[in-house]
Amino acid sequence: MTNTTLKLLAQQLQLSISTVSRALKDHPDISAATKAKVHALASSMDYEPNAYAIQLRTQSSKIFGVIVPAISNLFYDSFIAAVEEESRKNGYALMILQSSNQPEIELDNLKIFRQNRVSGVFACLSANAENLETYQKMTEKEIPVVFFDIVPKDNKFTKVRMADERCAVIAAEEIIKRNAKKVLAIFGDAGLSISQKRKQAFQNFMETYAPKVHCTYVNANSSVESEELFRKQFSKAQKPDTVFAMTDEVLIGVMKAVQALEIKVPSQLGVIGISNGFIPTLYHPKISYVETSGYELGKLAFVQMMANIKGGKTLTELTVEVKFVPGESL
Amino acid sequence: MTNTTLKLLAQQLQLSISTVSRALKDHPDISAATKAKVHALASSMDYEPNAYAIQLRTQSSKIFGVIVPAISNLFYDSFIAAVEEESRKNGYALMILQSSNQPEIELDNLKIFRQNRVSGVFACLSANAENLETYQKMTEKEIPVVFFDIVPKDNKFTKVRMADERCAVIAAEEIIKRNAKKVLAIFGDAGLSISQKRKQAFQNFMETYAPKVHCTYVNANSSVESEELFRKQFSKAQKPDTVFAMTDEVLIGVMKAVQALEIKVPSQLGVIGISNGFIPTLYHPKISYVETSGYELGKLAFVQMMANIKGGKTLTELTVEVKFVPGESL
DNA sequence: AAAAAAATATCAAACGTTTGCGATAAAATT
DNA sequence: AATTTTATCGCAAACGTTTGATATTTTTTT
Repeated sequence: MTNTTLKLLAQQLQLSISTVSRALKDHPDISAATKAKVHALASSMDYEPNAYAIQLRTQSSKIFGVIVPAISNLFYDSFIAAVEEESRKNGYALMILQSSNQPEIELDNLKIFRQNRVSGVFACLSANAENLETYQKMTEKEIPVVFFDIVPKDNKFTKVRMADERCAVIAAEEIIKRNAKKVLAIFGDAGLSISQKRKQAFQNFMETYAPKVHCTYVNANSSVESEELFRKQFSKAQKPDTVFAMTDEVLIGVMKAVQALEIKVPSQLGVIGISNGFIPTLYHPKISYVETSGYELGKLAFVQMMANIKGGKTLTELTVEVKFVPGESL
Repeated sequence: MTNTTLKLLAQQLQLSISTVSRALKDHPDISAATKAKVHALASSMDYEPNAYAIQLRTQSSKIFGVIVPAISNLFYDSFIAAVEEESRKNGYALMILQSSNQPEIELDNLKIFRQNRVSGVFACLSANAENLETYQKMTEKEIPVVFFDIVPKDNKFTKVRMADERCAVIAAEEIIKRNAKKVLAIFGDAGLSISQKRKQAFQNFMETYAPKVHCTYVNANSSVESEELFRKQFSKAQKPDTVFAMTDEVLIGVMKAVQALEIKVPSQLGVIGISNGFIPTLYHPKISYVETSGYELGKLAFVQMMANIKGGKTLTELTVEVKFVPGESL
């Protein structure tokens, strides 16, 4: 079953292809009568314009590429959901690829995007990738790139991210408010700049505003690691009275230990995390957390993308605001 | 900055476009010397074949469309992850759209897929949509459709889904093994056929093989509802000694109550669920569950898609096997 | 040394659109 | 009635690639 084309419609109607094309897009040159006929036949023959031919001719596709480390992730999937929503409203579709945090796959994915001449790319850098030349080349070829979440330091790119430092600071504020004496702060992968930033900010704030509070800083790459770290710290004579979990991953590990050791929250231990909100509300009592919304980030990223497409260059780094969501764990 | 094309390469090398094209794809007609020259220039000029031109010429895109109710979902995102992995291995990219469970959006998405002449569509029906004619038309136009998870009853389509009845039966078996006396079985949305099937199978099995076990069957649409239902049942004189949660959603609600009421698992209460495995392992002790892997389903769906593409028609309904994953909750 | 075979490269059409420009006919103006 | 305007429509090129058919050169065979 061959697809209906303009040519086919033109033949049936004894019109030229150009007339049919113009009729379908309400061009003023075409008479109302002709338009009506064309539209009628087009819909009865299920005409669907061939996006590829259009792109070839117009040199512009209505597709955005998205690269995430993993789709299957509480943060990224809400980011994607937001971008997808906005895209659809604006007539764009999404091509989503996951890098699995592997730089080579990331490059492969970028190639696919280029070959499909996407109108723009939303990119989250894979962990240790420093393949920025490729992105550089893309922007030179007028393919706007909006980095999100894990972004390059280089400020010749457009970036959106969570207000990472603010997250940490807000958490620190809350911890101080509750009169914590001994804090265990567990951060994510030490290699990630996001971990470094949050740690930096947290530590600074604590040292400045609550110098007498004893803080222990550690990094965990997985929930398993975070559980072990927590158990070790909690087995010491001087147990922490408050734990700060930088990611859901970390929080999950901590809470496994908390449940296993039957630690009472918040009486025995205060808990606070940074999260988009799903994991913290799974527990009883609900864990207090600083909210970082992938959804909001997605919306912001889309705005930046459109600005880039419309108005040429807009190289800025925007952050989305975060807020404290009180649970009963602190 | 204009893109490198075959024409450009041909001009530079004083060769014809066809020669360049053939050289790049290792056609035997072209001499090794020429091939070398062409490859060299192509890579130095960052030549990237234009996917749109190729698709226009060859009438086949290397893109699959995927429709899910929501990307942001523990089950679907692992499904997507699997399909994406396989697709990339086979040189395909994915276009992912979410229907938000709204039939009109689902139709819009299908239109986008058709206009982009995708090679195939992976579709999960939105809840109450019965717009099957559209899918029918697509298959007639040789666009294979593989339905997954929420599939039409009609058996003129290709479908893959979890072995829903088996899930319920396996759970029932385990429950009987542990000598449960009073079981509370909480199922999902009563409107969904998947809930009905699982309930049916569970109930049948229990009544046949353990008629003396007292079972209570209820439905919950959300984790909040499931928590309330559980609390109500557990406040009765005759408390259930075992609870079966048909979905993660349900399990989450139950576990909130369990934590709040400080119920000891498994001594006071046995818990078993159906899940892809993420949620059950969040708790201590780990919840035993019957594993339904979106990931496995994705792999299977992909196999079916390829079979459809290669071998013409393959209209079957396949199910992916499920297995019991013991935790310490039963 | 002529004919046949093999190796290598080119020609040209096609895929389905869009769009500037030119053509024709009807209507309006002088 | 001759001229200009306006309303409709068609022509043809272009986007970048693939591919069957054909042309040219080189090598092999007789």
